Parts: sequence; C-alpha cells; structure tokens
Amino acid sequence: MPRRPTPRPTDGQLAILSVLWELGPATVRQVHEALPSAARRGYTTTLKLMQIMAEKGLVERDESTRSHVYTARTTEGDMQDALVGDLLDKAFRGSAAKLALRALANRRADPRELAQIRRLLDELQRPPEGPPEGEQGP
Amino acid sequence: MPRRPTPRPTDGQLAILSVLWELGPATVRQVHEALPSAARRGYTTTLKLMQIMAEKGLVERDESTRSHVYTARTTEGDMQDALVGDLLDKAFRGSAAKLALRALANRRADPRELAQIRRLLDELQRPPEGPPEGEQGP
DNA sequence: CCGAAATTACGAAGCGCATCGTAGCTTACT
DNA sequence: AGTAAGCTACGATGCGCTTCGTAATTTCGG
Repeated sequence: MPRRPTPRPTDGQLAILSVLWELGPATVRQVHEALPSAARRGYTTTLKLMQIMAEKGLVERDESTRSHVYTARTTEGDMQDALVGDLLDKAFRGSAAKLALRALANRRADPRELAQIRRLLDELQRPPEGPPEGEQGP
Repeated sequence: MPRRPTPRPTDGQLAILSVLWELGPATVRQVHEALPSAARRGYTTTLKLMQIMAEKGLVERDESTRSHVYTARTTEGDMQDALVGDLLDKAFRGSAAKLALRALANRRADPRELAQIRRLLDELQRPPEGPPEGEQGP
C-alpha cells in the first residue's frame, strides 16, 4: 500500500483547517461563521471547499446527521511539521536553524516559548545519550 | 507611495529564484541547466516561467544582449523573511517560537547555527535596550 | 400536512499557472 | 553569403482552485 503523503492544503483550505482545529468537529455553517471575515466568502463557497477537502483527504465527513460534521484528519502539529518541512526544502536548502533564526529575529516571541527553545538547544548541543524521557519540571 | 508587497513565487518560480541566488545574474539557458533534474521541464517552459516572473516583478530582465540576462529582484534573505512571515500567519497563529521549535525539533541542524540561535536568544531574553551596535560597552 | 428555512448537490464560469509546439529572428561559422 | 544553431515570442491546451447561482432535499413549526 503506497503511503500517500498528506495532501497540502491551499491557503483557503488551511484557513478552514485552522477553524476545525480550534473548534473541533464542526458543520459547514459553524466553520463558515468562524472564518475570519477577510477570508469569508459565500456560504456555498465554504461548502464546496470543504467537499473538495473531503475528497482530497484533508478532512473527514460524518454524514449521519442532516448537517454533515467535518473533522480535520491531521493534527495542527503534524500539519505544521509538514509545512515547515516543505518550506525548509523549497527556500532554506534544508537548514532548520536558518529558518528558526529568521523567524525569531523578525517577530516578538513569548518568553515562555523562548525558554523552551533554550531547553531544546541544550538537548541538541549536548552530545548524544539515550532519548530524553523526562517531561517538564513540576 | 503604496509599498507593494513582493509578489509570492509559486514553487516552480521559487526553484528558479534559488538558481539565480546561487549563480547570480544568468540567462535562461544557464538557469535551465542548473535546475535540479526533478524540476526541469522543457526549455521553453523555463523561459515562459521566467518571462512571467519578469512581469510579476520577481526578476529583472536585461535585454541588451541577445540572450537576456535575468536577476532576482529580492535577496534570498528577504524572500525567506517573507515566506516565513506568511507561514507564521497562515499556520502558526503568528508564533515564531512555535515555528522555530518545530523546525529545530525535526531536522538535524548545524552546530554553528545552533550556537548562533543561542546568542540570539540571549539577546531576546535580555530585556530592552537599543539595537546592539557595538560589541562591548564603551 | 404544508410551507418556510436550511442544507447539500450540481454545474458553470473565470483565473492563473504549467507545459509545450511552433514560428520568427539573430548570430556565427564556413 | 548562406545555412545551422540558438534564442525569444506567441499561442494553445489542460488543470486545479475559487466563486457562486440554482436546483434538489430534508427538517420543523404551526
């Protein structure tokens, strides 16, 4: 069975996925209303997009109720990984560090998350041992 | 003067830009030959793409010689900033740190660059002063 | 039980991009 | 000077996405 790579969403489709990640399983109407007004078009446009997304495998559709319920088929994190990977290959010659540098240098970041990055750096720069299991401090 | 945002290249166009960044100003033929074989189509396809890119303002064209010479109109770094910014807004709710974490966690990175990130973190986590101009204090 | 409201299905139009074949022009070589 | 090679221009085709109008279907209140 050929492992099919998760299809990439277009920008409009990604906007819909974002709503689904936020709301959880939702109907077309719910998604449509939750879309940022800038990205909101006609209702049937949202409907059509979500139908296409179902065909492409980006979302799953539950037709057991009158208003079909859609669910994202990837987690936000997995999609983020995929998109970052794409961008890395297309525009950074694979250098994750360069990308991280660009991102951090251009936008203000949450101190908490910066600390998290520092911890990750400690991991990465410290030579190899068994994989870390420990969570965070209490 | 309405600052027009640099138009975004498609994937194929970005591949061409990558070549231009590597080679510097180059002819269609040079770009075409330098394209990774996976992305290389017919010669006239490359030509057409580069013509479109000239119309869109992604590249500049010097027609003073028989074989026109094309130059990227943005630096690789500026384009990287723009693309990272887009991705941030579309898929990371603007969190640069989350993006950095994803990137670093998923790909092996150059130790030198990791050190550079650590230095940037030192900057960012140390509160506010003017932009760092000198190395040491006066 | 009937009509209004909501929902899905269908299909068409428009757009930009990718891809390529072919034609026309310019240069260079013999 | 004449021919071959190489380059650009032009135009056509196909594809996928977006957008929306309209039709068909279901549900629910009175």
